[in-house]
Amino acid sequence: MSWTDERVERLKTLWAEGLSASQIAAELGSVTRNAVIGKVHRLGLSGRAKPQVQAARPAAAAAAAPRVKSPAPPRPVAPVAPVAARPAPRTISIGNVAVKAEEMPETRLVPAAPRVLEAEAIVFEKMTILNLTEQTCKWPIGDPGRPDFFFCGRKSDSGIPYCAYHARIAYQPSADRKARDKRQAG
DNA sequence: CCCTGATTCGC
DNA sequence: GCGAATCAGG
Repeated sequence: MSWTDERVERLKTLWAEGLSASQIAAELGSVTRNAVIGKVHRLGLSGRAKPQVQAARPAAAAAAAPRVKSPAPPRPVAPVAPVAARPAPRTISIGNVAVKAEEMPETRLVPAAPRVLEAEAIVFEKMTILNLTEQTCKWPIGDPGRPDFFFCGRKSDSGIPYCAYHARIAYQPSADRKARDKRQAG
C-alpha cells in the first residue's frame, strides 16, 4: 500500500482532527505510526490543533475534538471475551453502597449532546476498539452498540483485564463478599 | 511499561 | 519519497 491521493487526504483530515499518529495508522491500515509521522513531516504538516493526549479521558478528549461532519460511524465490534458477559454498569454495588457510574474516579459518561455525538463516536471508537491492548481496562462504559460506548481504558497490569479500580469490583475479596452477602441475607 | 512526536538515514 | 530505528519526552 502506498500514499495514494486518497490516503493522503485522509491523513490530512485525521491529523487536523487531532488524532495521534498511531490512531491514524490504525485507521488507514497497512502503515505504521512511523510512516504516518514521516509522511506528516514530508507534507509539511505538524502541530495539530488539540493534541488528544491519552485515551484515559475520552469524554474530555472528544469534547476538545473539532465537530466535523462524517458518515455514520461503523458499529463497534462485539467487545473482547471478558467483557462480553458483563453488563454495562450504570450503578455498581460496593458492599451495601451503590456507586453511580458517573461518580467512578476518572470515568466519564459521554455527554448526550447530539450535535457533537458524531465526532465523539469516531474518537471513542478509535480509542476503544483500536487501542485496547493486553493492559488496558476493558470495563465497558455505556451501552455496547451505541456509538458513544467506550471502555474504561485505564492501565491494567499483570494480565488482568481491568484497571485497579474495576478489578476490585470484578474480583471482590472473599471476606468482603461474604460480609456483604451476610448483610444482604440477614 | 504505556504512550507521544521528531529525526536520521539506508533503501 | 519512504519508513524502521532511534531519540527525547510525558
